[in-house]
Amino acid sequence: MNDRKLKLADLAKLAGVSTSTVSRALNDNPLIKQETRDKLQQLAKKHNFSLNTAASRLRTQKTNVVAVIINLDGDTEQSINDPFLLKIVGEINLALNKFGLELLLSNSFMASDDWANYFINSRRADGIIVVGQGKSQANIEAAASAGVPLVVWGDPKTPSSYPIVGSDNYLGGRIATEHLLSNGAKNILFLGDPGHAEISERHRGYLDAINEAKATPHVVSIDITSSAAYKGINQLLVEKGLCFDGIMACSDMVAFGAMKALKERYISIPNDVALVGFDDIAMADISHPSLSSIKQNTQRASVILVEKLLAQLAGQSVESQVVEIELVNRQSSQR
Amino acid sequence: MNDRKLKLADLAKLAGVSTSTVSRALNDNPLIKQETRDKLQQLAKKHNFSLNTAASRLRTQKTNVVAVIINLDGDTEQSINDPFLLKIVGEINLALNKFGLELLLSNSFMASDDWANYFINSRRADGIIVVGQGKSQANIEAAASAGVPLVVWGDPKTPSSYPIVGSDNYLGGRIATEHLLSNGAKNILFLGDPGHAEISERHRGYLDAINEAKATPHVVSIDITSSAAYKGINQLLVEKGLCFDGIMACSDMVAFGAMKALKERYISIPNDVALVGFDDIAMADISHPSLSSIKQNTQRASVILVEKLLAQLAGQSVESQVVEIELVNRQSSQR
DNA sequence: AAACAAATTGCAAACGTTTGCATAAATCTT
DNA sequence: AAGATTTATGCAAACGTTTGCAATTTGTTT
Repeated sequence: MNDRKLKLADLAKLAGVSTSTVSRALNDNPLIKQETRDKLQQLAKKHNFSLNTAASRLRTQKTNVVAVIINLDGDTEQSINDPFLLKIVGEINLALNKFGLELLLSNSFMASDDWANYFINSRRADGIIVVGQGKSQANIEAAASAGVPLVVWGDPKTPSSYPIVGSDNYLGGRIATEHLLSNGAKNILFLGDPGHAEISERHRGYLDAINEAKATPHVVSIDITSSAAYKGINQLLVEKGLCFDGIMACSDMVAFGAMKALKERYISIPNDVALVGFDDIAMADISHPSLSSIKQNTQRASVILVEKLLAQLAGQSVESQVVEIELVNRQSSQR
Repeated sequence: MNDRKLKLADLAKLAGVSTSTVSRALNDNPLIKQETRDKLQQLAKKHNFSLNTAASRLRTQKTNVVAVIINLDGDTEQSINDPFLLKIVGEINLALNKFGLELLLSNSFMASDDWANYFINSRRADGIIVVGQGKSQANIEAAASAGVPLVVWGDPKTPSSYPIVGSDNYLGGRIATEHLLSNGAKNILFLGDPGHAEISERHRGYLDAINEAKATPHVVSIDITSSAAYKGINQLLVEKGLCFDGIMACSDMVAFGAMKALKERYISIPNDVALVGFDDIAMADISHPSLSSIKQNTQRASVILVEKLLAQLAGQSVESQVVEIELVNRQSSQR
């Protein structure tokens, strides 16, 4: 900060024009002669000029900022460190930047629960992207009905007054289960928490696949963390022995928890128990055995999220959308 | 958004006082009588009032926003999805919120390389937290010497004109190596990229421990990703066979890459090769065998980062600081 | 060359806060 | 009870942009 910050008026004086002209020139407004525009833009660059966004936002009533809220349930151990959630945030960041928007990061216990007020009325952001539906959609519902431009990463099939973008969880659950079945598994566990919006869809897919195969469903309901999965499988093995030969886990982290419990008891994966996860996090490819998983196209989803948010800001009404999923076939389910 | 946004003047009219009074009351300014303050604050709450931050920022020249920049090298594959980097961001977010600050997330290829201008002169943020030194400190140096309030997560021992907070990487490397030695390993590989600031310190620690034990150092220099580690170890095994019995990996993700290569060849961990990672990410506890690792105290570091940034904003000069590390002893190194 | 249209630029008023200073009301002094 | 303090409020000017409108310059038409 060599000297005091340059403002539009200073540039104007330097160039011998009015501030309006400089403002328009820097915004590439065709009202200004091309020649003057070029000259002023160069001058700005030369002096390292940059607009005061506070002033600009005040005047235009636009921020070009999007708030991203990581929406965790109060009663889960699933933490803000969950690799998948953070991966999504990373992707959304990229997508936003592509559209010239900035990302204000928040977790769900920020200031108040009143998102409309905290983010929008206060002109902190133009819109909100919520990552994760959680178990309760009350906060989201409230914000949406207050007219806040809002999109959600979650399960698109959930009926809602706001657009939800997410994977076809039902299909994911179904494909994963069918894959296990076709690899010869007969007794397949569902490992996860069917109370959770997205996971309940995966569970439905699982059930349908199981029923069609005339097999018996068996749900181990746990909090969606690796340690809960580890404990859950361990306990099951202690109490009932190896009463299953396949696991469809509701996330990769959960799958790894299960994998650990199995390995510790020298139960072979995939020979004794075939395993499929969900999310396809980086670790899935590196674990041994590598973990078959349902890959969510987070990159594409992020772009769609941003596009839908922009559409809302432009006054259009938008709908929920499913992004395709894909089974990544690795060792843990192969036999 | 039922009706038009309430502003300070509207509240004032409702209460029959001036805007100055409302402004002061909401900021808990003792100039205003306690009674009036209470009354106005209640009124504000009742009407869901919230300040226009744009106006406020323009007037006060403060934003209460901190930009967090994930500073990746251009030439590494280490991605924005690296669990450890994102973990740190999560922790920083928590720490910032604790101090009433907000977090503007950016990656290093934002708008321009001129951070001083882009973030500070434009009044987007009051200060910057840089996560990761990367190989080149040019950007950071430039911003710091422009007088930008700035703190860096990195290696605190790097000489610098700006404060760096980070783990005692030298000690970490040393402790990890000594631990491997004391578990009977004789030929210990260092797996990582010694060109990288933080990792070079870990490497120094490794070297000193090796030399003191009169053992022979052996560095496998790779990009700091799991897949590079996997390939690196694989290649080494192909070319020279099992010429080592311990690995000190520069990160957990790298350790997992190595682990996979070893497991695929039925090399036992820890019996044939003992392994220690760095970062103690969630997965370290869940892998099988579980991964011994040097745990960085990211939570404490985050708080310190924020405190130091605030101190700078208050005009104080601050210094780099080391946060303690800890060896988490798990199966991968135990024999 | 006058009258008109089109292309450029400038003027000045917002946007909604905060805050130094002046004022008004309440309390204290003597 | 009138001045001197202290306490509580209001006035009005900033903060740095953007933008409708007016004004000027330039080019075109008759």
